[in-house]
Amino acid sequence: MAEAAGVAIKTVSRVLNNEPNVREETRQRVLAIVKKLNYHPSLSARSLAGRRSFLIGLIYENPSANYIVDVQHGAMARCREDRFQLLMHQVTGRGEEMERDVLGLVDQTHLDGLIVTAPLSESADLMRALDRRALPFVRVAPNDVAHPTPYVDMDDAGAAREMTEYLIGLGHRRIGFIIGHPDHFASGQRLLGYKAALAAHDIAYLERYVRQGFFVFESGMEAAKDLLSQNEPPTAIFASNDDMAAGVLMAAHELGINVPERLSVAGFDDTYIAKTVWPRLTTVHQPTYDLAYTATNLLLQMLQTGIAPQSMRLGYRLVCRASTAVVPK
Amino acid sequence: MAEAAGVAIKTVSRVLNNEPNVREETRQRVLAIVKKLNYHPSLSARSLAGRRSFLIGLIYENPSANYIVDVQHGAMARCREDRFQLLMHQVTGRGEEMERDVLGLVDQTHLDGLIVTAPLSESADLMRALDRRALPFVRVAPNDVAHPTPYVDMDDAGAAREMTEYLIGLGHRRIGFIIGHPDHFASGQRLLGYKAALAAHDIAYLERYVRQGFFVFESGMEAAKDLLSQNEPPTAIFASNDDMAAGVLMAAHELGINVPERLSVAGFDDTYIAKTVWPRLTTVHQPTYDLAYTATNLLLQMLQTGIAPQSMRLGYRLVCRASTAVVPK
DNA sequence: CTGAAAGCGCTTACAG
DNA sequence: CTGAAAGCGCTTACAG
Repeated sequence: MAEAAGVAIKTVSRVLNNEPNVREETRQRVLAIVKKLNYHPSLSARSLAGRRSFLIGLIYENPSANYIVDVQHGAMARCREDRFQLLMHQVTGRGEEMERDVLGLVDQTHLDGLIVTAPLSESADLMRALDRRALPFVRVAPNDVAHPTPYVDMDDAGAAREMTEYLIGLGHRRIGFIIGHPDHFASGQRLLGYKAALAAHDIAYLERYVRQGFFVFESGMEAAKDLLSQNEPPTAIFASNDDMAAGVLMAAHELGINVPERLSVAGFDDTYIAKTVWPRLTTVHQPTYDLAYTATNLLLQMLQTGIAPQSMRLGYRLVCRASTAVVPK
Repeated sequence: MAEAAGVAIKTVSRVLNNEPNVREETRQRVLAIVKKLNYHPSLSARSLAGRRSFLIGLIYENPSANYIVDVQHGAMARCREDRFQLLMHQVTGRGEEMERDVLGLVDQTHLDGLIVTAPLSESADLMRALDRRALPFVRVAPNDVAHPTPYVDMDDAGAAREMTEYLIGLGHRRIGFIIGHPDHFASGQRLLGYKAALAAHDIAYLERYVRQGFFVFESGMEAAKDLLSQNEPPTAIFASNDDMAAGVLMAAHELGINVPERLSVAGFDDTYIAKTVWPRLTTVHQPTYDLAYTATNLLLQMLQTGIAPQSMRLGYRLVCRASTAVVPK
């Protein structure tokens, strides 16, 4: 390759890495030969010599398929721009086993950086271990903001509060709430938003209208059946994600309760499922793709500059579809 | 590392690669130090010296999220067993642009092998280009079986025929069919199965009961509205995948047609969506995870032995849920 | 059964 | 602005 262009291998390296100090004419000549020969520098050789792998990892635990696919594509899109490759990694185990799994990945592949999704980002032990290895990482929301490393998130509490107020605005007073997985920081934030909205409208917070869910369909269905089986059941149910809200719809169908005529249902995330169930779900649009794209962007910036960029908060919006209506008389 | 164990670096290499000719005692000593020092050999150094990357690529075009996540996890699970890493890659463009995208990935990362999902596996040009690079690859079903490289698939035609016969068994005679994306070989196979079942039961194949879809929700919904708006509408609709079947349910809901009382609906794939819509979908269970796991297994075998293993066909099964019933009087 | 030498294809650090 | 030398951490091919 270098011989074909009549330059030293070092010059080719300079051109391909966009380094300065190459005459424009030389650059063009090299570029032409590169194209002609369809030359691609070897990733492994670059990695070994340059002590960087051009590999970014994205670790996740057990999220809903529609959510993780959005995350994946957002991160991939940003990686592609800088010719980085993205390594998706589903962690196994919990606690120490999870840590060993992640660190094994890091050590073996010599990742340049890591994107950590919730709730993995809430393991203080893992964060500490990553710090110890001096591995740059960015957390993708929603998660705990206490750690000093950069993150991208949205205002979960604010969004949940807005959704709850939207339901209150429709005249609902008995509003059920299904909490997300207890391991997720966001679950607590969304619950907080729900409570804040009630308080702001002088509606008492009643435990009997609140159930613990686990971010999965079945848990939403179970919780809804439980909520709806009591005297004075809620006239609206707000589930902490779309999968659980879809479960609420399923429960309503099975119980013969019409949505939204007799029961309003709201979700959170605005994943694919929200548009495919009937009636279509009113939900909070979480900019999942953008969150991942932005997180990757911050990570890449950090790798280039060596300094940690500012964390970012992205916007959300309510999406009102067919699963909510004014409270029945 | 080698010094700590008091052996040559080559011996460590032998132990870690499970090569023969190491005394058991030596092996144990090295293993102990490896564990103690938490030593992980550098992937890039191994790749450079050994001319292999321990990286497998999985390319896909634009499948439904639930499908690709199953594929991804199946392939990941098998990779993990042999300490290979999986690089997911969504191709951009079509035709020549798609080819350049894939070959760029291959050349840059020096993948050891590739898993090709449909409909990419149907591009003769791409297959030829991969062959020219002597890159081992396996195709994950469903796809065209003409090419000599190994693949894993299921009997799409047989499954579609069985499902159609199930509907016929329920008394349906006017059975609508929504074809899958025209780029997918499997789409034609499923149509063939539908036709075969009709023929076997002396039911005329009528074009007015057949519509072209594209494997996405909206296309199923549009097709169903069209099918149901005619005189003597079908009493059952069989969609070539679950996403489209969910679209059929949505259309039925919007038209006020009760499922399954007045209309039976069947899907194909048995992805997550089949269990979350109401009523739950009767569908063909496609062993997506196993298909991907098995494809990866064949690829890894091929890498080790250098010879192409036998292709495999995996089983399917009908899953009868709540969206189908006997024909209305 | 074990090891010393050469080399994989780049980048780093330096010289000119 | 350009290049020659050294070296990244392993594996290959060979010798003993």
